[in-house]
Amino acid sequence: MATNVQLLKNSLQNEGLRYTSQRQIVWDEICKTDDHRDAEEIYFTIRQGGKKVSRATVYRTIDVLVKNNLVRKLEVGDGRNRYENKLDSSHHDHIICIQCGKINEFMDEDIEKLQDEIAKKYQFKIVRHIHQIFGLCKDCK
Amino acid sequence: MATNVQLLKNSLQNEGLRYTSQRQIVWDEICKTDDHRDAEEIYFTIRQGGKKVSRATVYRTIDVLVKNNLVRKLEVGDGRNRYENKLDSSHHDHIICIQCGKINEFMDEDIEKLQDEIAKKYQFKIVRHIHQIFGLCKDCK
DNA sequence: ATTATTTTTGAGACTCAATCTCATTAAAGG
DNA sequence: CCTTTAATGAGATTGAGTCTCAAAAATAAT
Repeated sequence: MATNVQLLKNSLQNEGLRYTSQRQIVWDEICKTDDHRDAEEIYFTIRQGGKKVSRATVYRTIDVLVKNNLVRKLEVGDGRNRYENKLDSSHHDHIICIQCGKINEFMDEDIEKLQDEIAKKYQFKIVRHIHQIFGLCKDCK
Repeated sequence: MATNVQLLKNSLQNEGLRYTSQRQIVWDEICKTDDHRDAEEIYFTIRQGGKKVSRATVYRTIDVLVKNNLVRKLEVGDGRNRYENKLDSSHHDHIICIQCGKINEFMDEDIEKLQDEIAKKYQFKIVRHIHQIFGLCKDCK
């Protein structure tokens, strides 16, 4: 947990922002699970835990964390963005069940390489990518 | 254009919906260009063309077209969904410039195959997928 | 430390794409 | 033509996310 404090402090310093208890509470909450939660879930879980952080601060803090690579933003296409901490997770993409909402993670070196080739072909410099497979998981099909 | 009428009629029949002039106007507008436009753009272009279709009908019609595979829905992550007709376009994915917004299309058989393998591994039945590469195009980097 | 300066916070107003409501209008089938 | 059923449109509503600004907290200066 000590490292979590440091990671946050570094990011804030990076941005010229101050270290505050509210920001730590948000970051701690995101670190608590490996789920893919939306901002509202994170906000309510914090409140239910008895801690008081405003909705605005939750959103603002998440933005900083995403920008500084501590949190991954996931756009599932239902209007609510999901977030997951990137603490010990290397890059991965997502395979999502359209029935039950379960999200699995995958990573394929070959796909990554092919992507690089495509970018080269179009003379793009890749900044990030989204690769999501939607379908029915084994329990739903 | 005659085929466009027929395609729409088929889709509507599929859904047990009636063929109306408003629905034809929306579908025609989407067929007019190969751009990736949002619903509001499509709506306003129709209005500027002097034709009267309500916003609600534009949204409702687009939903039907997407469901029936005449239109592809693109979620670029800025809160506005984009749409493009699938008239003569086979499946493709998108490489998007985060600076100027330009969208190129790409398609890679090998990536598609690797995707199938991943789905198999996780015992998913693929329904659709999103693969978007974000970066800087040659003019913006 | 104490005060002065600057940033952050929070409550709630606001935005904006998208959806919903429901009275009116139009289509389909006798 | 008339009845039934579906579609339309104007505007209200939703909901995720952002903005505002006075109050609170953190940092810097004295």
